[in-house]
Amino acid sequence: MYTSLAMPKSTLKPINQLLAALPDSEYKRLEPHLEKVSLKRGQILHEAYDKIEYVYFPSRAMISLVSIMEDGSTTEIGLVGNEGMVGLPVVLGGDFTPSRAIVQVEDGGMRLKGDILKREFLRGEVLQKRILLYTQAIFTQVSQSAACNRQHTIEERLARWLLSVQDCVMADELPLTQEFIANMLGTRRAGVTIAASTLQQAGMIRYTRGKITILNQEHLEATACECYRLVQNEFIRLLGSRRG
Amino acid sequence: MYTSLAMPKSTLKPINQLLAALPDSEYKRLEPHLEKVSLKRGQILHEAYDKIEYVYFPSRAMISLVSIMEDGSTTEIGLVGNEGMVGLPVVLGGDFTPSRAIVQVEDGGMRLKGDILKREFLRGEVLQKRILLYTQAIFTQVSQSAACNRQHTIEERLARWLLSVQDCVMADELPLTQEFIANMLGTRRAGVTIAASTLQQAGMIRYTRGKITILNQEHLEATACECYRLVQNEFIRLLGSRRG
DNA sequence: GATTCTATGTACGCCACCGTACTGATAATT
DNA sequence: AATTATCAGTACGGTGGCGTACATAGAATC
Repeated sequence: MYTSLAMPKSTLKPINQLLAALPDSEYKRLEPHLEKVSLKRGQILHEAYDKIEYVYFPSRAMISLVSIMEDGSTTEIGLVGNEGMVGLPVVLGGDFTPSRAIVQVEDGGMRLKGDILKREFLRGEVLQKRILLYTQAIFTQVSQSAACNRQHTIEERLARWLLSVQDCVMADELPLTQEFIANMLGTRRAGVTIAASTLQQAGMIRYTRGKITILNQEHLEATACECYRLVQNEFIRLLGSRRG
Repeated sequence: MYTSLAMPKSTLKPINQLLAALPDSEYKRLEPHLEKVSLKRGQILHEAYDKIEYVYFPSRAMISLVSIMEDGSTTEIGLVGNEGMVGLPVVLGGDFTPSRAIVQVEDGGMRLKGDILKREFLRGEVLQKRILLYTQAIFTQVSQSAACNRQHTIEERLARWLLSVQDCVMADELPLTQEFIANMLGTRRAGVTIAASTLQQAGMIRYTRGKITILNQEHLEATACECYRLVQNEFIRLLGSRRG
């Protein structure tokens, strides 16, 4: 069973942690502009090179940041859950970025016009501080993925990735097809089948047609590469909450 | 011959571009605290997990950000030249990071106490804006490397990497051994030998014992993967100057 | 209930790259 | 000049993962 360090599932308030960390005074300024949105699987929150109009704060959804090569092959470079936000280039100043943000596991969230967020960011208060810490956290995640992609096997990376998704959506049951996973790991679908069936035979996961259930988290952590723990620890250190 | 878009070699003022972009008023506040330093090959500017005391602004040196796995294998995740700085975690708020910053190509630069930089950053003026744009640029670089590491061959990545280093140090002659390069690309030294000798036979580079000379930049660009151009373009867009 | 779609299992040849190890060549040191 | 250290060339078996293709089995649709 999944248990989160920060918020056990039973008592979960599915609100975004960046927003939750704001003092009332700051939150009140944003509140009138926050829109509740439901994030649908496959929905593109921003396309590569398109100006980012809205930033998104997921509650329990999971969004992948994806790099797309000229030949159409895709690789996930980062992963956003309720600990973070989609649309950092708005505050960093680049307005857009060469990667795509796509909803992988659907659920709710909040969105906000980019310029509203930026205005609040420039006040230099808690929101700014939090977003910068989050920037470092996701920077570490992406960095580690770069190294991980060179050094580790599909099986290790699959285990790592499943744990990360689990942390993002705070559930043991993940609606994911092997095809989808292959696109994220940047490998063949057939390669995922092999790795997944190994994990299944070892009793770590169970799956059928687009539904993966994590059965043994500890075992899966032992199978995953060190990258999972490293990134996880940085998220805890920087944001005070669990995420991979 | 190497020619830079922003500053041709002949008229090169080897000053860091982040610093150069500051208005006088801001620069004057930093100036008393800036120390000229010479950066020696192999020098570690910050070790993984050690608090970052100083941030560095290279003039013509090249610094690698390196991820180190438990088994000791290394992979370069980012590359800093005179367009940027070493020590972003200082302004992002994490104080340290799990990666190492190591001087690969030696030359001069400036350094500054982290807290001085942070203080200036928090004023929210040009320095902040510039550093945030730089953050996005290097974020893109790291992201693309993550995808690149999965999708491209050693030969493509070697070509890409050599071009990036060339842009960083603004010279055609690069003091690099194959062993070093292997550590950066996260491959075997023998693998680099194969790729390098292919590039040499095609007349793109020439090398002997730790010295690589770029002979045909266009050809090398054609051999490199798309990642080089993509990252390059983002650096130009975001910072207004060339870098890969 | 029959059909169509979608997700997964599996197979086969292929190749890029690995791990390792040894050799030769060029510099640095004595 | 002799020795030592460093850097590059090469080889060889092994393998993880690729590209492709086809088969099967649940789910959805008619």
